[in-house]
Amino acid sequence: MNSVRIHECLCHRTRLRLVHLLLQGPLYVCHLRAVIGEPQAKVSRHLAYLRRHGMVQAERRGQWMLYGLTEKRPPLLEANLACLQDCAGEEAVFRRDLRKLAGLGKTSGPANASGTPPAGSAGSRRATATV
Amino acid sequence: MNSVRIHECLCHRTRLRLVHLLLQGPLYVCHLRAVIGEPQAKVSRHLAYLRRHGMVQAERRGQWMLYGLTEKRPPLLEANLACLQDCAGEEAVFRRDLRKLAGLGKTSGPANASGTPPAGSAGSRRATATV
DNA sequence: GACACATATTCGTTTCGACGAATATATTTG
DNA sequence: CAAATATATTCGTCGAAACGAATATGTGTC
Repeated sequence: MNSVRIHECLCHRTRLRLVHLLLQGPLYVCHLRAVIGEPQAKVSRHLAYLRRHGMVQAERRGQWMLYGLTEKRPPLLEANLACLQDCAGEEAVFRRDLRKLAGLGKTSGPANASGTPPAGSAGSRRATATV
Repeated sequence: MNSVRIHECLCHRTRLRLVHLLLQGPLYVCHLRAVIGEPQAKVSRHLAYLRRHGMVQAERRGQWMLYGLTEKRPPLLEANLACLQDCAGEEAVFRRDLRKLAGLGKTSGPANASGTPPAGSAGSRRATATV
């Protein structure tokens, strides 16, 4: 995970939004998708890209996939994520995304019944991350 | 100059090295080239890319071109540059580049006579520019 | 003007990422 | 097992970036 790699992950709008959302903690794909609002294949492909590049890790939870930032973050990555976190307020997309994310939990949810993933940000689980 | 743009500038090894060097202050292309050690056309093209993307600005100084980071840096850019500055020590390339840059001034210099650009990092400067 | 130097640009090619559409895989439920 | 849901992957195409090689442009010197 070197600097070039990190910037490669962040040099695309969709990926940048995904990483920014994951700064809030691990999230299910369906939630990411709901916030990002892009076609399923697109979101999935970018998540795959981020995983290949070691930026995120994934874990299956029953029917759903839970994505979170890599747990092994060298100082380099940590610094860049902190920078993103700092800067996010400056751009409208990020603010919008956070609002949408907050407004989830209640309104969203796929065909529910028993069919809704645990909660907003993956139930308990290492809470709001270390960042 | 939004986040994506910034990361696009930094997602290539050569460009990242160039920007990192320019954090030290404005530099002549011949010096950048000497440090980077890549073919002339390659360095020139990446500088052009950075200029198109608003990351650097250029100014002719007689026979030479002086490149420096944009003087208009929104907070977003400033933050990312600070991050790069912080992180640079972590990677060998950057340390090497800085050492090479320091070792210039004396040893380097194109065919001299009257033919050497002002000094290591463009003389005193920091305001000499009209740009 | 002729030459030398510094730098930029063009050309043709190659590689790579992005995309929509379609399809495949895994999981849960009945 | 069949159907439904969530997500991943493949396919074909397209555009953009990267590159080396060659060439063009601008500047100083004689």
